[in-house]
Amino acid sequence: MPTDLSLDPTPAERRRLKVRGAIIDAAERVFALEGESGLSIRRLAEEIDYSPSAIYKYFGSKDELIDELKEAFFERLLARVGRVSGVDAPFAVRGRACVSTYIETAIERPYHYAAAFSQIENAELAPQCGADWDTFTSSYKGRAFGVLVSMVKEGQALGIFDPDLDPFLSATSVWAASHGVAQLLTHLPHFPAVAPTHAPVSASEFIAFHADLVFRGLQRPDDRPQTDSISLGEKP
Amino acid sequence: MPTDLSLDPTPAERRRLKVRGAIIDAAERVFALEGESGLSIRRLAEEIDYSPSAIYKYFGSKDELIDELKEAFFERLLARVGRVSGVDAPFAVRGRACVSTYIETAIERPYHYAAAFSQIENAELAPQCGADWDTFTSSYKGRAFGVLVSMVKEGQALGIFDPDLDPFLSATSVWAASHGVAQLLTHLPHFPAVAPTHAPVSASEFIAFHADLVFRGLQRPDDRPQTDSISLGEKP
DNA sequence: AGATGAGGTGAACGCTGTTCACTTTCTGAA
DNA sequence: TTCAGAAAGTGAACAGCGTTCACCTCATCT
Repeated sequence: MPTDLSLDPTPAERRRLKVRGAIIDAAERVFALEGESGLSIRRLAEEIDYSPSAIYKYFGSKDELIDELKEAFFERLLARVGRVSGVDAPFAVRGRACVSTYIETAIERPYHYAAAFSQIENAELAPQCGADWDTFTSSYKGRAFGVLVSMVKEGQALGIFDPDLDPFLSATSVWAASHGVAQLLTHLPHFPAVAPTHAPVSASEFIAFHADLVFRGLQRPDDRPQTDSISLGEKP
Repeated sequence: MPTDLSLDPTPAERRRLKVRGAIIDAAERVFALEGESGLSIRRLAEEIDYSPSAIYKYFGSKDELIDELKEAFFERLLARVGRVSGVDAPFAVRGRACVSTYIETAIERPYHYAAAFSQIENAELAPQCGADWDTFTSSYKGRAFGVLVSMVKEGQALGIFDPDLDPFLSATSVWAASHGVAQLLTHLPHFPAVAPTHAPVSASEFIAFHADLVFRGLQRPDDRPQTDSISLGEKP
């Protein structure tokens, strides 16, 4: 009786879920510390006291297993950003906080975040476009993107952001800018790098600076001087 | 007589360089099309009609070989951005062009670019900071960064960019924003993604949009309405 | 001419993901 | 309760990987 949809789990199903959970847990533990290169099926099998081939009764392949880790991570990331976006605070604070939260959650689990963007796909061999949008908006990445788009639209409605900006492209731009910082923070040993004569800058200081700069780019051309906390470090 | 520094290459040295070049060429060819996963020592050996172990007479390891591919790529990237940064054009044009060129060169060879940022390093086990800056500024990444910093400073000197912004952090922010777009363009199948009701946006259109937004963030709070070409797509 | 070392090779080691025939264990129905 | 059949688990094996090592050949230098 495969994949019973009734509400009461039989003992067999509960056993299966338990083993499956043990595999996921062990994978999560190893992956968080050592990434994809440290995670091998044989090592995983040893950690949970099963044979390597047993794992293939629960996951079709190693990639399938890692996909589940990635999805769980992005679910958490989406939840955090969504919570911050709905908090009771001025728009300027919420907007910056969304960007900061995204980046901070990403660098908290660098291997998870990096793995989600590790596959290179060329757009040449792409299927039709309409279905893509549906699958995109229902994916975790797409839902996080949706939060961004509506934040941009809100900023425009409030008269803070430039109404001439396309909200989709603006949201994409903000996403790219946030992604870039997260990526550089996790992949470069001493980021952000400043000259030895410069006062050292912590990661969170830079994240705040970056979020502020992104915010500035979206604002209307007239009412900009309200930004603060932007003059970190020396002045020339 | 290892590594003779005299100017005339002996026949033996020329032979060695030829084989070495053949290895690099084959590696470049395979890597550009299939990336690190498609590039195996055994396959490389077959392509150049040598045995796998022969390659280890020329390169200490596979990583060492790939490092050379990455360095050659970043040398080209740096050269291109440097050339654009020195062109005879208004600052506003040059600034945007630098960002665009960086991104376009990156997505031209997605595997090369991605490989340069594929290693995750945590800052905890980091050596002292002074020597790091020296090695950074002499690396290709560091030199490209230097170009960015001086462009920000030039923009400030011209009164276009906000003089209160820290040039180091601003350059880092611009770098991160550019990196993010390059990464998303190469790693997501249909990027930039817009709603089906939206007019489709090409990669180069979005790159221009993004460069413009980054530029806006750096400008002085007062003289901003000079930006143009920013109203792509629908207006709400 | 003979020593020396660089260039080149095949076999092997230890690792990887994955498959497959096999056994054991559990479960649902007669 | 019995018994068929599915599910769970296993060890061996396959093909591939990066890398090493003893060994051989041949060009170069003294």
